[in-house]
Order: sequence, then C-alpha cells, then structure tokens
Amino acid sequence: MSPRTKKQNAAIRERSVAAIKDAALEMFAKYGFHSTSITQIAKEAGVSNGLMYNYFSGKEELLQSIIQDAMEVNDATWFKFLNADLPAVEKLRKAMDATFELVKSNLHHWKLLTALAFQPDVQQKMEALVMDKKDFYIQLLTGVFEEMGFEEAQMEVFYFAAMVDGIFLHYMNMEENYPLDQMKEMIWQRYEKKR
Amino acid sequence: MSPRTKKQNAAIRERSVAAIKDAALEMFAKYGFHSTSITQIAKEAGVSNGLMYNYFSGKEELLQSIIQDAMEVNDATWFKFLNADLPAVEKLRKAMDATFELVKSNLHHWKLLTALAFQPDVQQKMEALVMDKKDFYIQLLTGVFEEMGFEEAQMEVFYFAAMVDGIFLHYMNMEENYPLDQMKEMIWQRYEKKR
Amino acid sequence: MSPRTKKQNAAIRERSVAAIKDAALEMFAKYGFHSTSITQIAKEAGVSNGLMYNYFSGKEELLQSIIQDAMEVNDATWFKFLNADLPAVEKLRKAMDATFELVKSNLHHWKLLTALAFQPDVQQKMEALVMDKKDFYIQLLTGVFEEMGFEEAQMEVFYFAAMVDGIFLHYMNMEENYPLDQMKEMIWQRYEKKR
Amino acid sequence: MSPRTKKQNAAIRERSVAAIKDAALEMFAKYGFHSTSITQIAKEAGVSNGLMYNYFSGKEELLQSIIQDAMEVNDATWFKFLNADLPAVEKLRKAMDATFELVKSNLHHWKLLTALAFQPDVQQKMEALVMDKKDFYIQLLTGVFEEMGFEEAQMEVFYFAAMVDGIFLHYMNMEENYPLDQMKEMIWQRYEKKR
DNA sequence: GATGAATGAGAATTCATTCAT
DNA sequence: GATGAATGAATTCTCATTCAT
Repeated sequence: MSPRTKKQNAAIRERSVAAIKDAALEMFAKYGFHSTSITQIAKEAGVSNGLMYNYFSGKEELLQSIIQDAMEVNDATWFKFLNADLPAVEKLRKAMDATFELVKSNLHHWKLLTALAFQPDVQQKMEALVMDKKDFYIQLLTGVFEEMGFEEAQMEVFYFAAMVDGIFLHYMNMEENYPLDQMKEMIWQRYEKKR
Repeated sequence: MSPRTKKQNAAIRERSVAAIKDAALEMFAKYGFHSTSITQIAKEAGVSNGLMYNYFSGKEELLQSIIQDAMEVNDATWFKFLNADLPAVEKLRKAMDATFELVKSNLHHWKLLTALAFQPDVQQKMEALVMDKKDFYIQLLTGVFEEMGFEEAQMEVFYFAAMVDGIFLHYMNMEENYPLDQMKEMIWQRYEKKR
Repeated sequence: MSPRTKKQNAAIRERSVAAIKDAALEMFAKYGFHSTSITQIAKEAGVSNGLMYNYFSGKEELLQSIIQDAMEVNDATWFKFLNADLPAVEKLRKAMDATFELVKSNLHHWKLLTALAFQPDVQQKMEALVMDKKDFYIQLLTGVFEEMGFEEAQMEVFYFAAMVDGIFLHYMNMEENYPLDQMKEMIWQRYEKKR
Repeated sequence: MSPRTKKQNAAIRERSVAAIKDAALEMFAKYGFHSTSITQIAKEAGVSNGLMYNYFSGKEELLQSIIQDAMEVNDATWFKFLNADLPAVEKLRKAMDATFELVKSNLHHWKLLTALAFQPDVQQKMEALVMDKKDFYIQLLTGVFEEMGFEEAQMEVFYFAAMVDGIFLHYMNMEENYPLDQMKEMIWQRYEKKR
C-alpha cells in the first residue's frame, strides 16, 4: 500500500494517454471527429469518461495532439531522407519510397489527417502548424529539384506534390484495390532519367 | 381573394428551396457540415427555422440534395466533352479545360464535395451514388487513352485522375496563390505529343 | 360567374365541416388526439391545411365539437327511451338495447370518447359538459329503478352503470372477439325478474 | 479521493431512477403522457433534463418501464391469492379484496394504466405485454369459477371482470365520491351464496 | 490517478397557427 | 370559401464537460 513512485505514475499516465489517443484516432478516422463522442472513445480505450480531461483540456486538444503526433512521424521521415548526404535523385527516391511506406502502414493516420485538412472548422486550427512546415518543405524540395536540373524547380515541387497527394487521395478511397506501387513508378519515370 | 395559382406557388417554393440550398452550401463549405446548424442556415437564407423541413426531411437530405446538384453539373460537363465527335486528344483537352473552369468557378461546391468525400459518416451515403459514376468514367477515359495509343490505358486513367485531383486538392487549400493554370499545362505536356 | 347564393355557400360550408370532422374523428380514434396532426386531418379530409381554422378556432375546438356531436346522439337515444310512457322494466330494456346498438355501430365515437375521458388534459375541458348530464341521468335512472322496486335505487344505478361501462370497456379492447350480446343478457338476468 | 464503490454508485443510480419514475408517473397521470414534457418531469424530480437519458433511451422507454412496474405489482397480488390453497370462493374473495385495496392505494398507477390502455398510439406497445397476461388470468379465473360450480365459467369470468373494471372506471372518475366498498359488496352478493 | 453520475447548453425537429393571395 | 407557404415556440434528445468521491 505504499504510494506509487514517480516513475510508476509516469508509466501509468503514459499508458492511459496512449490508450485514449489510439482509441480516438481509430474512431475519428472511422466515424469522423464530430460523430465520435467522448463516451465512445472512453469505452473503446477501456477507461472512464472523465479520464481524458486529466490529460487534455478537451476533445479538441486531444485531436490536436493526435495531429501533432502524426506530423512528427512524417517529419522525421522526410527530414531524414531529404537531408541525407546523397545525390538529389537518390534523396528524392528514398524520401518517396519512405513516404509511400508511411502512408501504406499508417492509413488511419493519413485518412484522418486528410479528412481534417478538409474540415473547415478544424482546418483553421491546423493552419498555423502546417503553414510553416509547408514552406520549409517547399524550400527543401526546391533545392532537390534544382540540383536535379529543373529550370522551374518550384513548379516542379508543386507538380510532384500534386501527383503524390492525388495518388494518396485515390488510394485512401480505394485502398487495396488501388495500384499504389504502379502509380509510384509512373511518377518515377519522370525523374529517373535525371539520374 | 382567390388562392395562389399553381405556377405562383411553384415559383415561391423554388425560390425558397434555392435560398436554403445556397445558404447551406455556403456554410457547409465554410464551417463544415456538423458545425453548421439549421438555425444558422435559416438565418443566412433569410427564412424561418422550420421552413427547411417543408422541403427536406432533415439536415441530411438537404446535404444529399446539394451533393446531387453538384454532381449533375460535373456530369454534364464531362459527358459533353468526352462524348464529342472529336479526336481523342481534343476530347481530353476540352474535358480537362472544362473541368478546370468548373472547379475554378465553383470552388465552394468542390471544397464541400471533397471535404465530404473524407468524412466517413457522410461518405457511406455518397458511396452508392459515386461508385457507379466512377466506373463509368473510368471506362470512358480508358477508351480515350487507348485511342491516344497508350498501352496501359487504364493505368493512365488512374495516373491522369491522380494528377488532376492532386492539383485540385492543393488549389482548394491555397486558392489564388496556387499556379493552377501552369499545373494544368504541366499535365498537358504528357499528352500533347500524342496529338 | 355569378356569386354563390347563401344557400349554396351554406351547403359548401357544411360539406367541408363534415369532411373535417369525419376525418378528425377517424384519426383521433385511430392514433390519439395528440398524435394526430392538423396536416394529417386535412389530407384525410381532402382539404387544405388552413381550412379548419375557418370553422374552428383551433384543434381543441374541433375536438370539443366532435365530442358534443357524439354526446348528442347518445342523449337523444337515452332520453327517448327512458322518458317513454312504458313500465320501468321495459324502459330499461329498451334503453339498454338501444345503447348497445349505439356502441356497436359507433365504435369509433365511443373509443374516442372513452379514451378522452381518461386523458387528464382533455378531461377537464369535458368535465363541465359531462357533469350536468351525469347527474341528470342518475336522477332519471334512479326513478326507473325505484319504480322497479329497488330499495337502494341509487346504488343500483351505480351498479348498473358500472356493469354496462365495464362491458363496453372490454368490448372496445377485444372488439369482435367479445361476447357482447351474452354479456348484455347476463346483466339483464338481474332485472328481468322485476318484470 | 478514491472513486465511489460499486455499491455506492448503484444506490445513487437507484435513487435517481426512482425519482424520475415517481415524478413521471405523477405527471403522466395528472396531465397525460403527451402533455407532460421531459423538462417538467426533470424539474419535478429535482434532476437535470439530461439525466433521464442516462437511464432510459427516451420518453417512451420511461413510460414502458413505469407500465411494467405497475403490472408487476398487480401480478404479484393476483397470483398470490388465486394460487393460494383455499376453497375457490375464498380465493376469489381474497383476490378481489386485494385488488380493491391495490387500486385504492395506487390510484395514480391505475389511472395512468387505464388512460394508456385507451391511447391508441401507446396501446400497440402495451399489447404484447398485456395479451399474454390476459389469457393467463382468464384461464386461472375460469378454473376458480368452475370450482365454484358455474356452468359457463368463462362467461362468468368476462362478466366478473366487466363488473370490476366498470367499478374501477367510475371510481377513477369520481374518486372519493364513489361508493367503492358498497359496489364491491354488490358484486359479492352474486358469489357469496356459492360458499 | 480514476471513476461515472450529473449537468445544461445547444441541436434537430415538429406542428399548430397565421395570412397573403 | 379555400389554399398552402411560412412561421416560431416548444419539445426531445445529445454530448462535452464537471466534480464529488
């Protein structure tokens, strides 16, 4: 009956927080943010209704936290490959491969993020977070395409991003019926010769 | 003294329905479906709270009706150009031009439709409507690309669709800052030579 | 195009009023007062929503009017037989027979009246109407039973009324499965010997 | 500090449910089902508007639950006396006495149940519940009357039931002005001699 | 740290009633 | 006399959030 140590408490907290986030992500992705109630999340997570409020100030903050997590994973991947010490074509290929893998194995996260990107009320709250990143990656990719010899490197960034996101869009709708890998290679044909 | 004629009534009804739909589309696109209340729509439309229920069975049916409208406009355009008696390249170009115009001038509709396509709870209700159409257009486009000499015509359809939708996705997020026309031409470079 | 005569107008009015009352009675009896909407009544009656308000001040007054009608039919019958110039036993028998016929052939009216007699909110509005009548009939019947030689004639009135109403209660619930005529004869056995 | 125990919670829930049911019964009986709003019930029960929905799926289920309760009380009484190991006449007398007591002391329940039995929209929902019971009690009573020597025992059941229900009907309308006990004895005269 | 009973603001929906024609 | 589009108050129900334990 001795009081829990700090470490024990931290572990307990972490487990609870993770359970809540996992359940929430799952259900937000499945039913939408507004159509998922706190009660449903709590039930799915196997905790009480009120526990969420010990860790987040409300439903919105829970969402924010999930979004942040998803973006961090994505960031790590991109940053890793686009900053690697490799020829531009290689960097692009590796980053692209990694991104496709990421999306394949985290379909839930991605569906959720995409869905949210189109819900105007949520969008505004993400905007600040996203804008900086976006500019940063545009810069980064522009550098890569310049190195690959594109005149209008920034236009190429837009074009590349559109192809990738368009493919993901369709993949998310069709899932296993979508020829994801073939699409990736069709993109790649455009850049391969720059090798 | 005498009651209104049928024609008068029809006109009145039509005006009310239009006002409600317009207001709803505007606000759904702006704030999202779940975050827009009937009261808000009614106020925006300049009618009473209850009037919507004279014309639609509920908020959901109102949404359905708006979706249907949007899809009909789109359908008409595509069908017109892809079925025209022209060489395949011309058909594709004209259909593409028309679609870009459509999206440019109906940004609201498109944002709404796209947002909805990612809200899982709404998605299911659209699915039946959309699925048939999708297959139909895949067929139609496959024919066009075959005529243009593509070996893997269906893969080309997916690729083309991904590029177009990816571009629209980004356009919808960045609006006037997006180089929409340049992107269109970048797509077109791939097909022009097939002329 | 000459204006309608007064007589024509009166006929038109009467037809409309009758259609509305008939429809209302039918639906009140079938679905209950609160569960029947003006719109339903109007549709059933084949008239417009607003017409009712030309003849009645509202839904409640329509109900009152229907109740009054039903009670008048009943009154006429009872009064006729209980006031006839006949021996008491004959009067009772004839009034009883007539009442059973009345209920059999106007099941709707009766169900409605009974239902209303138990809806507290409606009850209060009927109370004034009913109370006077009740006392009047108790007097009348008491006279009859006294004439038949009952010591406690008023108790006999209560008892007789309870039997009759109890039988109707069950008849209304079971309808054609109820041995209505046999029940009537079982009551009668009590009074026959007083002949 | 620590959460409430299961027992504590159960007690709290039970108290709330009881408060809601009591208030609802009171007001349904007083104003009718449709004329009583959730808000009124909540106020009378001294709880919030939403609490009812923690325990019942809606207003209708609350009603169902109250009906069920009322029927269970009734059932217990009847079953107890009609199944007792006594001569038939005694059983009947005791069951009858108990029923009259029941109605006297639970006037609210009975008014409500009777009122509901005549509201067509509610009736359908009770029907299944009631029908089985009715047949069961008819059987039971038929046995009793057979034992008492009635040739047409089942007709006697109908007749007896009609008398009892007719008396209750009038009692519910006139309340303390009604000679309830005398009526009971008038019924009894018919059966006493079978002793 | 955790629970879950309770709250109450806000949303969708219904429908008696009005009134311009 | 009749119509039916429009109104808006009232009602049911949902659910994020609070808080005593």
